Amino acid sequence: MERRGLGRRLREMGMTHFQTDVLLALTRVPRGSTVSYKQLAAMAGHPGAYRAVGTVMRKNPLAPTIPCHRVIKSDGTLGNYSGRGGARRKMVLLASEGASVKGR
DNA sequence: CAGGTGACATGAG
DNA sequence: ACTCATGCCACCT
Repeated sequence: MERRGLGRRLREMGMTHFQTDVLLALTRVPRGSTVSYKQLAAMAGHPGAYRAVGTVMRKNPLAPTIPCHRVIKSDGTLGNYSGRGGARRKMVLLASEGASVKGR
């Protein structure tokens, strides 16, 4: 997928630079892997903005292009998820990718 | 400009 | 191990 155009498209959607940065970093996450909000924030170049990362995800559940379900908490738990089924769906998706999830 | 909110993180009790 | 309280950053009203 053209991640380059994706970023520009997100900007066109009305997303700020921060939003685009985080979402782009998320697309860089390989399938079957999971990253914590803190990790993603650092990857996006905004270490410490893990709080804002969550805010971004919550506002962008309408982007099937972005694997938002791969973002979990630092404790290894799922955390929350906006979308059909909520955290339930998130757990199933991660299990489908072969990612180990705590809690069950 | 100020206040409130939230898919979090960390520490203390 | 669990719950409560505080800190953090970006966004919205």
